[in-house]
Amino acid sequence: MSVTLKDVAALAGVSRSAVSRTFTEGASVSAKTRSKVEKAALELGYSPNALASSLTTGRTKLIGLISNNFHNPIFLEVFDQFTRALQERGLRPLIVNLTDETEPANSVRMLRQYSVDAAIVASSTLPPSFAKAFHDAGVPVVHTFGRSATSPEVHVVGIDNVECGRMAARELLARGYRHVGYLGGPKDATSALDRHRGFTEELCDHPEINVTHCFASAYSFEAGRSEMLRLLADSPAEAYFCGDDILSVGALSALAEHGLKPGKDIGIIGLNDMEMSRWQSVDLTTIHQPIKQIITSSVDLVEQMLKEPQRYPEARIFPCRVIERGTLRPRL
Amino acid sequence: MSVTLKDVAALAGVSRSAVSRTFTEGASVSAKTRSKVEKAALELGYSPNALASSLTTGRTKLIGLISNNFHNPIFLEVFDQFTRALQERGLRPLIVNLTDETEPANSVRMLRQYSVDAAIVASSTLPPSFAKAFHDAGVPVVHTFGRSATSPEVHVVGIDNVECGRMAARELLARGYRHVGYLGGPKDATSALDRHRGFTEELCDHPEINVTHCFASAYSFEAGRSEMLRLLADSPAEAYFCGDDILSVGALSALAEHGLKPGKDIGIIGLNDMEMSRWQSVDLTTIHQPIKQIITSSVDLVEQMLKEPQRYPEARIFPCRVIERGTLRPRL
DNA sequence: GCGCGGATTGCAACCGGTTGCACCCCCGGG
DNA sequence: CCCGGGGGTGCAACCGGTTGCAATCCGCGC
Repeated sequence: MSVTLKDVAALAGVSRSAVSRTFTEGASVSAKTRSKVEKAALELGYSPNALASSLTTGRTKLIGLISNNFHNPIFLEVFDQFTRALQERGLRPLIVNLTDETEPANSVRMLRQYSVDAAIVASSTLPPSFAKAFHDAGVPVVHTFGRSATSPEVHVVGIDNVECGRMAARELLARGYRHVGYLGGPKDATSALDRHRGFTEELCDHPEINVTHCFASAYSFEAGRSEMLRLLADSPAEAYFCGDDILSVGALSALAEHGLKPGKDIGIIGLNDMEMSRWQSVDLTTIHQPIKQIITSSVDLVEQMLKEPQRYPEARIFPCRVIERGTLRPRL
Repeated sequence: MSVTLKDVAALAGVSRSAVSRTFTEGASVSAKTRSKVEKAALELGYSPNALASSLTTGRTKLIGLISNNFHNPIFLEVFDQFTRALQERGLRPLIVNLTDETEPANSVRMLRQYSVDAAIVASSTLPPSFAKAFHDAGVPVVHTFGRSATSPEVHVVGIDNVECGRMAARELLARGYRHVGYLGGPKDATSALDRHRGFTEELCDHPEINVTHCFASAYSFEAGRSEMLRLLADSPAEAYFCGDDILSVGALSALAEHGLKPGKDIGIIGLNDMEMSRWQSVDLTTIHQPIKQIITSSVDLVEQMLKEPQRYPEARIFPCRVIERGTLRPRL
């Protein structure tokens, strides 16, 4: 069926080693041999079997990409960036869709069976222990969008969610809101908890401010919308920090259904700055998370780990900033 | 480093073959041997190397998933469905992000290097020749969302785009629009061309109707928006068939910016029925494409091809239907 | 013309499994 | 008690490459 090393060797009249060497970077082959081999390879349409070579080299260039955010539009951007960044470096993403799972055991086993060189956990909801399971199984791992503070054993690339919560709180204060609310993601999502913590901590110093909070059932449009509908039914706050842009968009829909104008009747500030937030019909004031930098950095880190698997774990935290659009009233 | 067959064999006191057999379905092993092996395997945390075994079995369970639609929100749904459907069947998606490429050569080579068992081309814009390149290279392939009529050599699963164009035209006629337009995807996308063809063919029989058409630069929000802005600047039609929901959403934004009410001032009908189209703030009348069925069917087909690689090619076409929402005026 | 050393090359073992085949063991029937 | 046969087992070859090592080649200086 497929053409192998041996076929090329036979046609070129050299040993199998010679063929192997012409296809491996930096091996010692004379120009003459190389050209004979290349000619034969071209003629037969040969290209080396990456899996077979992985057996001896121990490197597959396969990178496990594990996520559970398949319902948040931001993931489309994340996904595009990851696949491109990996491809550019000659690495191949092997996807794991975690949607209904939170136990790492299956993914770990599966990715080990495929001998991935490393794994990337791309999720803001999974706990540090999830990524650690890969580490413990000997799979180099980066947790992108992970919780930073408490993960000394695993590389984390992302943002400081607590600080983002603070930032949102300061922003609402600066605009003179007196009754503010947090509309977060699911209660078991680390990002939802951390953002909540920052938000409430910052407001502790302001006893005059009335603070409420609630958690949506998921990072999704419907969850944001239905949660906001619930809030609107019973004396809502003046402004909300939504833990994610997709929740914000859901909340905005709820406002519209009640005939309320965002920014005027009720303030909304999101987090992520996904593409859709820029759309004129959405025009969401939000905290920008530098997705592209985070992903590039994550893939860089993965690449480094390939050379140095035992690399000392680090947290790479990127600053966020508020993007002013139309869903908060002006600063005082 | 990692534990191998040999280690387990040694601990269990049996031959390597025995271990291999206890891990392969339907091999002949006595209960006693099996239990000894399982105990040893558990103790060592052994799990077989899928890549090594692929060398002799010729099966990797790796499926190449190739796409270029990373900027259309519908792809999030597509992607979720594909990865889940594959996982459920024990297959592993190896992603190729084609974004800036239209030549199959690189993807084919790469996927062959990784010995994928099959490839899925998930794109409504790539020509049949793209998928055929995989077929010609001996890689079983399914073109999902591909052009149906002209691809006798490759499996295609999707919809009849020409018929969808017709359907859109009939829908606009039924609502009494006299001046209608087609706002399609990129001119080189097969789906844009086919939908255009159906749309104009259907209207040929109605010389009293004024028909215009244009093609956006991409299937994206911005492309739809800017194209509609251009149209609005110069005597627009009464209603448009947008070749994709994301174009529709962009077009809707343009309408809003001009203070025009969709369904009242200008009609819009899309295609796809993506989740966002259901949002109250979008409320897009559109042609529903049965994404889930298409994907399930595609993966079924892939699975069949694993058993029967030379299977005679077929086109699986799923019917679409109009979903009435708020962006067209009522039927007469 | 000869010797030397670095560059090339082929051999053979190995990576982690799978599998055809021969052999062994055990049981039941004659 | 002997024989036949089927299931279970291990040996060894093989899947498609890689790589350490020893042998060979070649050009150059003396």
